[in-house]
Amino acid sequence: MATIRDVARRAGVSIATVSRVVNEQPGIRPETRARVHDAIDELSFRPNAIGRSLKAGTSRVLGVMVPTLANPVFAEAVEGLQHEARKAGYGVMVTTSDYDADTERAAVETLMIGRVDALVLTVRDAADAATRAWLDAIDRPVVLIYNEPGSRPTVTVDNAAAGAAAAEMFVRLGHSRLAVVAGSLTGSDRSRARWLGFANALQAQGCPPPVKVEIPFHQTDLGQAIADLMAGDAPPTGLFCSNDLIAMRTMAALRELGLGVPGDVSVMGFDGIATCRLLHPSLSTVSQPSRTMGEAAATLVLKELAGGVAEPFTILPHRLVEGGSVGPPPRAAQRGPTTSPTERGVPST
Amino acid sequence: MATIRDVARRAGVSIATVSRVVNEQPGIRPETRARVHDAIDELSFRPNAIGRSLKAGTSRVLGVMVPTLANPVFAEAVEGLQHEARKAGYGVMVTTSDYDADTERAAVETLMIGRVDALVLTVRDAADAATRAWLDAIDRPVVLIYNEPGSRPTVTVDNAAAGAAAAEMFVRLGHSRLAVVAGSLTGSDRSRARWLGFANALQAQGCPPPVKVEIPFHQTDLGQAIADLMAGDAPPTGLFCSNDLIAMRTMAALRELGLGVPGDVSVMGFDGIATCRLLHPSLSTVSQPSRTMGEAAATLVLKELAGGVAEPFTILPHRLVEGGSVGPPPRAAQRGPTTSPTERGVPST
DNA sequence: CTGAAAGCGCTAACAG
DNA sequence: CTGTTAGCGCTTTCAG
Repeated sequence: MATIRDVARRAGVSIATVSRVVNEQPGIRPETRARVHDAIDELSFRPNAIGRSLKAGTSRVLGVMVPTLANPVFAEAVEGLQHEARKAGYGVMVTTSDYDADTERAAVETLMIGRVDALVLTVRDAADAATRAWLDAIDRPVVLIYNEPGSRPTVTVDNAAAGAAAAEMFVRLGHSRLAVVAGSLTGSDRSRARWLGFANALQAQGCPPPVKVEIPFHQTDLGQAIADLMAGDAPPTGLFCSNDLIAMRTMAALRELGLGVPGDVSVMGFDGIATCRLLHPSLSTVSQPSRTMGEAAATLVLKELAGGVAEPFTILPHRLVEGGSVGPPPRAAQRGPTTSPTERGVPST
Repeated sequence: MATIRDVARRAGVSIATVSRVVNEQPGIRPETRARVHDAIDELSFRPNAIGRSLKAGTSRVLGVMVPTLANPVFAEAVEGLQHEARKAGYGVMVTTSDYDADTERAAVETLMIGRVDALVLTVRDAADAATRAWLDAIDRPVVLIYNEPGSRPTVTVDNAAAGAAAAEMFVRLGHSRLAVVAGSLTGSDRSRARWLGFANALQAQGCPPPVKVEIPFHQTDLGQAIADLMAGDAPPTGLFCSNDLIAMRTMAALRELGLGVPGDVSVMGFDGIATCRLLHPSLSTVSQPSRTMGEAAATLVLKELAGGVAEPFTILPHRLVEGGSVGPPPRAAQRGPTTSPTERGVPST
C-alpha cells in the first residue's frame, strides 16, 4: 500500500505538497498538482484514514448499538442512520446487545475503544441507575434512540401516548378485558412506558387493569403462554403486544388454539414493521417512523459533533395503523348493548 | 482523554512499561504493575486504538456491505457476522448498496479508505465484468456472501439446486404452468441462478418454460404486476418468487384480486426469513441459514486474516420448507387425472 | 526488570 | 508556491 511519501518521491515534491493536493487546498501550481495526481493514480494511493485520524483526533466513525438486527424495527433504523452518516462522510460501526445489560456495557466499551466519535444507542432501560452511570460517564456525544428521554439526547416516539392511543382504540370498540403481551415489561423502559400509558388510559375509562404476560427474549413459540392467557371463563378480548414480532407470533398462537382474530380476540402490535401489513388479517399496530428515527439520530449526533448543541429530545409522531386484526369484542363479552364501532364514531374529545 | 504518557507520569514509570502492562507482557515486577494499574484506574485510561492501529498496520475492523438491511435475510446475516467478529475482538463497519452497482463500488471504496482489514460483501452480480474488475483489485481478504461462487471465496447456498428443488416440488404436485416473480432477474447473480435451476428442472420434466415477472427494487405494491400476470385464460398455477419479501407481497396482491392461496394459485418464496412462518397460510420457501452464513463468512475472513488460506467456497445447505402456500393446482388446470399429492408420494428418483 | 528512542501515515505551523 | 519539521498515541527494538 502506497504512502504519502511514496507519492511525494514519485512526483518529485514534498509530502506536504501531496497532502495539500489530496485535501484540495488552494495555492498549488496546476502543473505540480497534475504531477501529484499522476503519481497518485500510478500508485493508486489512498490516504490512510488511520494516520489522518491520529493527527485529527477524530475517526469519522459513528458507533451504533441496538438490541438485535433480527427485529426489522432496529434494522430499518440502522439503515436510515447509515445512509445519513454516509452522506456526511462518516462510517458506522454496529453492535448488538441481545437485550442484555452486561453485553450493552461491554459492547459500548468496545465501540469506545474503537474510537468512534459519537454513539447512537438503544439501551434496555435508560432510567436504570447502573446504565445511567456509565451512560453519563461517556465523554463523547451520545444519542439514544427508542429509549425514553432521560439524561442524554433522545430520538423516540411518545410511548406513553401511543400506549394510551391503543387503549382508547380498544375501549372505543367496546373492549374492556384486555391483556398486555410484552417482551420484557420490567427491563425495557419503552415497554414500561407503553404499558403505563395503556393501563392509565384504561383506568381513566373505567376499565379493569390489564393482565400482563411476559415473554422471555428468544422465546419464539408463544403457544403455551397464550393458551394459558386465554384459558378461564373470562379471557381477554383484546391483546396489546409490545412489538410487532410478538404480535405476529401471538396471532399465530391464537390460530393454533382455534381462536379467530379479530372475531374472538383482537390483537394490536407496536412498531409498524413492513411485514405486518402483509398478514391476513393485517396487523393493527402503532407505527413508529423507524427509518426516519435513524436518520434523525444521525443528524442530531452529527450536528453535535460539528459543535452544535443537540436538542434534549426529538419526539417523532407515532401513527395508529388500523389493520384487520382489531375489531369489536365478541357479542358475549360486550358489556351492554353496542352498535358497530363505525356507527358509534370517535368521541369528540 | 488520558494517554499512555499521562499514565506513565502518574505511575512514575516510562511509557514502555505502561505499554507492557496494558498488553499483559511478562517481565514486570508485580509492584510496578500494580502502580501502573492504579494510575490506569485513576485516570480511567483506555489505550487509543488508532495509535495502536497505526503502529500495527491493522485496524481490527471488518467491513460489511449488503444490499439493504430492510430485508431481514441480510440483517440476520449481519447479526451473525457481528457476533462472530466480536468474539474475535473485531469491530464491524456496515454499509448498504441499495442493489445499485455504482453505490456498491463507492461504498466499498469508502470502507477501504476507512482501513477495514477485510471485507464481507454481497454484490449484485459477482460475475459482472466491471464488478469483477474492482473486486479482484482489492488488496485485502474479501469474502462474498449470498453471491454465486466466482473469483473470491464465497459463502452461499446452491441456488441452482434450490431453484430446481422448488420446480420439482411444483411438478410433483401437478403444476405445469408456472411463473417466476423476481426482484431483478437480470441484475442479480443469485436470482439468475435460481431462475436457471428452476427453468431447467421444469424443462427436464417436460413443462413449458415459466413466465418471468420482474419487480423493480423499491416497488412494494405488486398489485398491478400480479393482476397482469394472472389475467388471460391460462394463468400460472404456481409462482416462484425470488425472495420471501416479494412472495409475501405477492400473496397480499393475490388476496386483493380475490384469488385463493393455494386454492387458485400456489406461492413459493426464497430465504426463510422468520416472519414467513407467521403468515396464514404460512409461506412455503427455500430456506437459507442466514445467520450461520454470516457467522461462516466472519470465520472465513478471520481465518484468512490470521494467515490461513480460505476455502474457495462454502456451500451451506438450503432447506425446502413446506408451508401452506403451496398445494396442488386447481382441478381445472390439471392435465390428466391426478390424485392428491400425498397419495401420489415422491417419485423414487 | 525498565527506559530511551524510533517510527507507523498524516496534517499544519512555520520558513523560505 | 513549496519544503521542513513536529507530533498525534502507541509498540517495539535496543541498551542498560
